[in-house]
Amino acid sequence: MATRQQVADRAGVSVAVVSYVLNNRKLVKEETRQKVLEAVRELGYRPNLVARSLKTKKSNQIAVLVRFLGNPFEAGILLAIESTAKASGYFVFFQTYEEAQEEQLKELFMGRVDGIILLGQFLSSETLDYFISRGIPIVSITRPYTELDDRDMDIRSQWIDIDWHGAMRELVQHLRQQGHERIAIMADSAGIHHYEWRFRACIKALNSEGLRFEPADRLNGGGRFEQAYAELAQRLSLIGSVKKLPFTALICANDLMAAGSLAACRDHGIAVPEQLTIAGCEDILMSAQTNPPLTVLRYPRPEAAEAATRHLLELMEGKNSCSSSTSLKAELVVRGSTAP
Amino acid sequence: MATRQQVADRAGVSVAVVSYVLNNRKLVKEETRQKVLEAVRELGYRPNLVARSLKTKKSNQIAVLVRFLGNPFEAGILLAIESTAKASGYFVFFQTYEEAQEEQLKELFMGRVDGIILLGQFLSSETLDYFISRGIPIVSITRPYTELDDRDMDIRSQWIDIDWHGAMRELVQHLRQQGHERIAIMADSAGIHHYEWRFRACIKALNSEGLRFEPADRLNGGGRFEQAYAELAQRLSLIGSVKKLPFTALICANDLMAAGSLAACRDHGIAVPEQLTIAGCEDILMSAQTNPPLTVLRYPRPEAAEAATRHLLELMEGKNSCSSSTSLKAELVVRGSTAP
DNA sequence: TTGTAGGCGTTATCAA
DNA sequence: TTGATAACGCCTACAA
Repeated sequence: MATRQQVADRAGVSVAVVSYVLNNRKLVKEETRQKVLEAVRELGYRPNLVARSLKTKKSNQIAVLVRFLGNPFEAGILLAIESTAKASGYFVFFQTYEEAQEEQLKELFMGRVDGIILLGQFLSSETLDYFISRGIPIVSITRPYTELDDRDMDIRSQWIDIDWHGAMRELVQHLRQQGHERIAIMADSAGIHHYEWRFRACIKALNSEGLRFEPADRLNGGGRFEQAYAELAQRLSLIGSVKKLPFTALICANDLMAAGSLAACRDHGIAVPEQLTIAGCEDILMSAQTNPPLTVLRYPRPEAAEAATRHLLELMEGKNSCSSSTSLKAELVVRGSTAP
Repeated sequence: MATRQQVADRAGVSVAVVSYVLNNRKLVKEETRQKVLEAVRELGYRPNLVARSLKTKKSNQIAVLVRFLGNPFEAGILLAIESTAKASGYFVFFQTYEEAQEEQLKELFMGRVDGIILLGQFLSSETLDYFISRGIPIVSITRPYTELDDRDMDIRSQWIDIDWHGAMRELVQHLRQQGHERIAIMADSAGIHHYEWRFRACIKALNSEGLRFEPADRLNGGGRFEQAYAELAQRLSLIGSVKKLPFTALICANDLMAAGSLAACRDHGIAVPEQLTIAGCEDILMSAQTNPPLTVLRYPRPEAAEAATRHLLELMEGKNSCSSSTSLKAELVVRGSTAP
């Protein structure tokens, strides 16, 4: 593997000159420049990025932390992150991450990462501080949820998310128009999760629209298709042959759970939307293809991903963009699962 | 950011000793060891991985090249790759990649990557040589397709894929049992793509089963939902009110295309499976949720991903595993789109 | 316009 | 058991 020294020798110049040429400094005589370029070509030389990183203290890599890549929602976002980052010469480095591995994270990222994007993830404020104080900014897609020090966290973490309250209001209004008065919500009740914001926004929206939320109407779908299926199936088998749920509509904090609920209804002979109306919150590709297709709030994924990445890049370049966190607007997409 | 030198100073030893402690060599006196560990803790020291890489010439990073991450098929595989790699202390570094960027690739991977996994991708044999000769092994998930020097490529590239002929035969047998005699195939005819293997295997299977394939029955769905929709929609609008396609069954080289075809049928009033029977080739989550649900060949994704990653790790560790390429078995999953 | 040399944080060899 | 010290490949003052 050719090194800079070899290129220099071959071109009959010093390593510095090779560097100058490769970094496009104009102070090199054209003739010398050509000699160097030729030597580079002949040797098939390429700079060693690791050595460069060591010197410049820039890795040109950004890490993306995802919990579960199997969710198409996240895959789509990843794509947009990557293309935005690549356009600025950065590499994306993704990692599925489970909570409580923050120490490991610090170890693994040491010197290797210039910035971090959280994708539906949560880091302790201590860890956030750790990275930020080392000049490694962090931006989150979806607002991280924490029960305790909301305000404290929000100072540190910069996030991009939907204006869930506005979006949920629109959805609830739509459901009311269809005559629904009692609406259930399915989220992920296991631990801290950003779906909690969607859940809360939904309750707030119900209240804004003059509806009450019954705590018993909170379902736990664990964010997954299978769990959602199991949860609703269980409720359905409880009510037995009566086929009458206490609620007539169900809002799911993500589309996979909505699809799982749909499947449970199908298998238990519950007609959607006639007997139960179901809506999701992301609009993944699958959601338009279920039977019936799902009404959803469409999460503007490319926009969110691009905004987050740009924001991160700015922070990495030391620009103190004043805007800390951003809310985007979701679009209500009405399909057969709520409107016959 | 603490360095090894600082730790050494604080502990009153030399950097070498710090290294010994950190790398768990037992030749250090226990007392000294404790001093060092304390200094490490106090300073919050963590080794700089970039510096380590420079010295050891190992990055502990593997790159995964994907074309389109939006396909759930690939997302699932990525997940399995990542967890297998992580278990061996490797980082996964994924990159969406379009052909004809091989030079850029070499640049970007220089010194930074120990191994490469191709996910439905294709690299020229020149590029393969480039990496392999530099000790960077390459393994492909899905067998790369090339029109010309099959044999030549196969020597260099190691791949994991389905035994498509066997799988297609099973599928065709199933379709015959349903009474189908004329079967169309949808693949991606734009350029070189691994779907071509599925396509060819399918034709071979048709022949094995005594059926003929009409060249006119090759559809081009471009590998995507939308394109598949458009392609079939066009055929359907051509036949107009007759509602009679020359073929009665359609095998799609991937599930997204099958789902797109399904959607086209729905929007054009074609009943599936009565008027047209449709099958896919991967079994992504969505495929069980369409209406009707799709019959598919299930690609054993976790197995394939794990096998590929393990193979790569072995190659990286210099083990010349004799097995070059592997074929896995796909399972036929019969659902409503072929069996009423 | 080009060359020299120090340093980035590790690892590892060789003495002490 | 420990300590110097030379790489690893690149960048960049500073000197020539």
